[in-house]
Amino acid sequence: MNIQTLLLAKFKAALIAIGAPENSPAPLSRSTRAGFGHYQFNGAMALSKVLNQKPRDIAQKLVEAVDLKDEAEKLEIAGPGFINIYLNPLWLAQQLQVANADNRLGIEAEKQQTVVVDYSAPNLAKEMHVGHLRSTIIGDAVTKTLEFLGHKVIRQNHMGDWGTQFGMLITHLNDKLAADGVAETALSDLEDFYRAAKVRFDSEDGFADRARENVVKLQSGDSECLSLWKTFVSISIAHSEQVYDKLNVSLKRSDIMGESAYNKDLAATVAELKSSGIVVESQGAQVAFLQEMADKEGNPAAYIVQKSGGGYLYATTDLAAIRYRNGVLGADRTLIFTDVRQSLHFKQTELVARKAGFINDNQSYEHCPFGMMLGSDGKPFKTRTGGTVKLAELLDEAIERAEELINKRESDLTAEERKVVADKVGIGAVKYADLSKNRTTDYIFNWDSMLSFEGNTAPYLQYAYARIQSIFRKADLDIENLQQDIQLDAAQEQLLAVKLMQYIEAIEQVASEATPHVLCSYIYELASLFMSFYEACPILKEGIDEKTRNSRLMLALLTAKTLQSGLDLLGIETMKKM
RNA sequence: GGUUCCAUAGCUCAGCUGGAUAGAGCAACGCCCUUCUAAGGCGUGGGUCGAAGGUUCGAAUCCUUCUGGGACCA
Repeated sequence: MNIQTLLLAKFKAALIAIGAPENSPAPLSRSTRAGFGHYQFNGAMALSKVLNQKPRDIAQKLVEAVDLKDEAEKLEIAGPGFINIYLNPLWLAQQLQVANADNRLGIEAEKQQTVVVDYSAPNLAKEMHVGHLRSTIIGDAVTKTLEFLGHKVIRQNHMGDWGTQFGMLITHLNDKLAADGVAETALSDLEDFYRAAKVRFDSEDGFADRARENVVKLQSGDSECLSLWKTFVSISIAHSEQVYDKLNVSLKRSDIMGESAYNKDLAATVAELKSSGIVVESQGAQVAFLQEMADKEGNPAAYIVQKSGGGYLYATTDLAAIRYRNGVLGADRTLIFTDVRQSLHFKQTELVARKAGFINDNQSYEHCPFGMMLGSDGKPFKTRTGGTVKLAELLDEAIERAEELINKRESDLTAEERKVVADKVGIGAVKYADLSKNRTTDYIFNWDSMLSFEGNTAPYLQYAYARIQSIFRKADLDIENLQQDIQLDAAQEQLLAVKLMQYIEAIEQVASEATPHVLCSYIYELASLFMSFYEACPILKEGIDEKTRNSRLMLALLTAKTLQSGLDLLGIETMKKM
């Protein structure tokens, strides 16, 4: 049940009934202030000119025309013509019961779309570093949200598994193996391996030439080079999988569709662009000139799909990927999570792909950019010595820091239990700190604030969940099968109830805009409202009659389920005790 | 040079399809534990929404210009 959608439909009908034109704007939103009801309709003012009536008169007519006798307790006209909608607690209670009895929390599936989500995409030549964190966890949260809403989601991990650097890497690997090395051992630290290969490439006689030869051989399908490359890639993927596992991210090996997967399509892609005249030869290269993105003098932007030497570029691979995703996979939407610096590239890519008919008018191509992770000094996040921070090491540090904090607390948990809690709290903290910020801008990474149990953090939310579980343990009842009508008497109960019903509004926005921070805000507000409710409305204390107690337990149960569901969509684990 | 993004409380951030007195958290300062996990709650103070114009009944939100910062393309 989406209350906002329901109210909007009712108001649209009322607009027609009072003679407003079809498709009049119908701004209906959650109220901005407690005194303004739960929802407000603000369309009366704008209609004033169209209908040539006073806004308050229009509001009055709308209030009389709108059919909300079950849903609303009160409609009031305020200020210049705002209509404040106060929901009926009895109706709200019924909706909560429906949600509580449903294993999807009353969330209806959306009309199913096929959505391709391209995220994470590490470069296999090196280890994953902090730069991959945002794409990986934001993409995963959006992916899970889309799946929860009933969409067919196809994950595409567009790994960087191709390019000239692999010539250098497989040459170095070849020599290691020839010297009786074991591939797994040689590649136990990709960073070291890369550095060693680079040193040889730069300074060892003949190495660079061999590396270049091997690139050519690899590209022409030489079996020995291919075998070395496969070994390298496979071990590198295993490194990534360890990080995914630690991060609690849903990507699997079968989701990998690396750059190399499109090799065989590149020539055909360029040929098609040439034959349709979108791409022309210029100084030996194959170029699309984009008049749509011309500068002030009218010079079109140049978008190169094949270099003068015949080499291909990211652009070519991305276009081939579009052909595959939109043609073969049948994507209605494609979401691509990369950093904001690639915005221009994707804008141009979409333009070319649409001209070429690789994307049709019913298909969307959505670049979902994100900003950089910065240190406390506002500069790009680096190690003390200025190097890139390995993602695996960052996550280990998070767990260590969480463990330290947990060990400082009084607790009846065993040492092993505390380790498990530290793992979930540490990883959750890092993910939540990132997910809770607006995707598109840079954000400042800070250990202390993300690991705090106060404020809008993962630990606070995990604690809120654990606290509710503690109530259930103490209640010692079969909570899941408790049969009790919910009654919403106290103001805190009503506020919590309305918030619980708005879960769907939050996740629908996450799905449509690819912005998980909306869900974070929602969960935090929900947890805060629960805490207020819990302070004001005793559950298990003496003197609470059974009906009230059970009703409040039901509210707590739906809160716990909603918290868990929301955190699960964000890829953050909950625990019964902490 | 061209394009584009950003600027909101001391700090970190929401809010931006135009709506009522711009919201949270942290930090500061109070208050609440013999009472369901105080890892909590309640409250106080804190703002020329970078600047100036414009559109509008109404602008943090839309438009223009400017200032400062970042990024991308050349």
